[in-house]
Amino acid sequence: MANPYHLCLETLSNELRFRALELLKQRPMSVSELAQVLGVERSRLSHALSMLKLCKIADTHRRGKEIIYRINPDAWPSRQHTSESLHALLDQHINSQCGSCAKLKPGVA
Amino acid sequence: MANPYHLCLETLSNELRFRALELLKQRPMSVSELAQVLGVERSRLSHALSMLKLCKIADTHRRGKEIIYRINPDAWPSRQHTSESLHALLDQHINSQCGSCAKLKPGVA
DNA sequence: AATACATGTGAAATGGGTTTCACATGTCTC
DNA sequence: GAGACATGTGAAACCCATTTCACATGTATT
Repeated sequence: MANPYHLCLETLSNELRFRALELLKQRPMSVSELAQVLGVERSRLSHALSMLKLCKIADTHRRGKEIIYRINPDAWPSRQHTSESLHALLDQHINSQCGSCAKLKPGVA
Repeated sequence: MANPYHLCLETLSNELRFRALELLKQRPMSVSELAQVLGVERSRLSHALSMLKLCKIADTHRRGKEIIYRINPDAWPSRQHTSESLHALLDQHINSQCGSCAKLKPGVA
């Protein structure tokens, strides 16, 4: 971990973690619910979520037996900061620059 | 490559590519110059730069025997878009959220 | 308190990205 | 055009993140 950006960027560069983040942008969800929607094993998801939490991108609280994950409301990818969010930034770059990039398959996400 | 963000994020999540980008933010540089400043092998750097180019984050042009890399002026991390750049966004998040994160060693970058 | 349910954790196994190495390509000078 | 210089490329070797698996932890129910 050689620079402070590395952890955040590495966290977001993973497909599963990114997809989980996309879901959490819509609403808070339990691990079981996330696992079901994403179609992945609980343990695998657990590891993924722990990195989102480590980066302070996600938050948790307990509700009975379940643990609810949500986007940290103070984190930049949240809906409250849409105009300057990471997603908006990436969208802008990709739409303007990467339309014909062979490695990017549009429509999948 | 399962979503359009993946390539950009993965590119930036790599230490060497990120450091090269940091240098290019200051001014355009040849591969040799970058290799010297970064203290890495040419071939290794070449692979790193090719990804920055693939993502349209960097640009190249030839000057005699050398090839000059620069930040694509239309890409979001450029100085022209500082106020909404990726770096600004990461800075904001890290400074406000990750001050005490053990995995982040501040001061290294 | 025993059982079932929900999630976390550690380490081994796996998989994929990074680095290295040898060589290819392109440019300039003599 | 031959040699030197600057960079790109492909594949093998290497390295590290991800996945898997077995088990630990914590909560609710009866």
